[in-house]
Amino acid sequence: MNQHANQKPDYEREMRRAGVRITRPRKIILQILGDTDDHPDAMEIFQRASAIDSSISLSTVYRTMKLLEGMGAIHRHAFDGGRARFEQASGEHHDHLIDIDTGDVIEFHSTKIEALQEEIARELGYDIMHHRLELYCRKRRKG
Amino acid sequence: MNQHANQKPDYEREMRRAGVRITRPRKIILQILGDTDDHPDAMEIFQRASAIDSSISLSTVYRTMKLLEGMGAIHRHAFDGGRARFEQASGEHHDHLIDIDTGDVIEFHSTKIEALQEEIARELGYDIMHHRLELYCRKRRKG
DNA sequence: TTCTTAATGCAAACGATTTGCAATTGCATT
DNA sequence: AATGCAATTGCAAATCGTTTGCATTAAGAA
Ligand SMILES: [Mn+2]
Ligand SMILES: [Mn+2]
Ligand SMILES: [Zn+2]
Ligand SMILES: [Zn+2]
Repeated sequence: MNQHANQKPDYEREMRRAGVRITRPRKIILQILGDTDDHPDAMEIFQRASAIDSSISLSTVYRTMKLLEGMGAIHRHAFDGGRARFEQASGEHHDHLIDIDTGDVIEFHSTKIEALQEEIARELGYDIMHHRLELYCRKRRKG
Repeated sequence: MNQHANQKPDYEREMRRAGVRITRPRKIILQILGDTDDHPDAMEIFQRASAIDSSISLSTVYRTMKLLEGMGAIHRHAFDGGRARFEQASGEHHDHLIDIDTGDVIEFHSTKIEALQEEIARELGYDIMHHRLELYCRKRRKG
C-alpha cells in the first residue's frame, strides 16, 4: 500500500543517477505503480499502461518490472496461482492475507511474528535475507 | 520430514479404497516419497523413479503428484525459483527455512507464530484455510 | 482368462516470462 | 537545434515448468 500519506519516492531521479534512461514506457509504468493501492500483475499493468499509450508492449512491462525490482523500487510477490504480482516498495515491511474467494489482498504487520522468525533463524544458525508470510483465508461465516 | 520414527501411512490401502488403481509407477513414486527426507521436485522424483523403472514418464510423475496432493498424501511447495517441490504429508504441520546458497530446506514449527497468525486473521474477519511461512536465509557468519 | 476402463507414454499444447534482433529514441554532445 | 550512439523498445520466437489429447497398455473385477 502506498497511500499512507507518506513521501512519494523520486525514482526518476534515482534512475537518472544510475544512468538509466527515463523513457516514456517507464514513466507510465512508474505512474501506474504509484497511483495504485493493490498488487497488480504484469498483465494488469500492461492493460493500464496500454490505456495511456497503446504502443507499450508486455515485454517492456516485464523488463521494467525487473529493472525496478533490481533498484529496490518494487516488490515481486508469487502468491498462489498464476502470475507474479507487484507493488511499489515504499512504506514499511508487511505481510499479506489473501482472500482465496475474491483474490483481495490485505496487508498486515506483526512485530511479534517478525521477532519470532528472527529468533528461529538465529537458533538454527542463519540470518534471514527475506521471508514470506501469506495467509490464505475465507471470510469468517457469521456466528 | 517423515523419518520421525512415526507410523508410515498406508496410502496403497487408501488408494484402493478410493477406487484408484495401484500401478507400478505409483508404487515406485510412493516408495520414493516415503524413503526421502528432503523436498524433491518433479524432475528429481522422475530421475529417482527412472533409476528403478526407466519406462516411467515425467507426465506420470506430475499426474501422480496431483493425485497424491488431492488425496492429501503430499504437500506441494512453491518456494522461490523454478519448480514446485513436494513432500509426504505425514507428520505435523511445519514451516520452512530455505538456505538460499545451498537450497537446503530446514523445517521448523512455532506454536506462537501459528497462534499469532490465527489472531491476526480473526481480527480481520477471516479464517485461515492454509498459510505459507518461508524464511530465506544465509548461514550466519562467524563472530 | 477375459473384459472394461483407468492409467500410461508420447508429443504437442499451455501460460508466464524471457530473449534475439532490427528499429527507435533518450540524451549527451556539438 | 542538429548529430551520434548506446540504451531501450516492440515483435516474434524461445524457454521453462506443467498440463493435456490420444492411441496403447495393463490393473483388477468377474
Ligand atoms: Mn503489499
Ligand atoms: Mn517440509
Ligand atoms: Zn514479515
Ligand atoms: Zn505454519
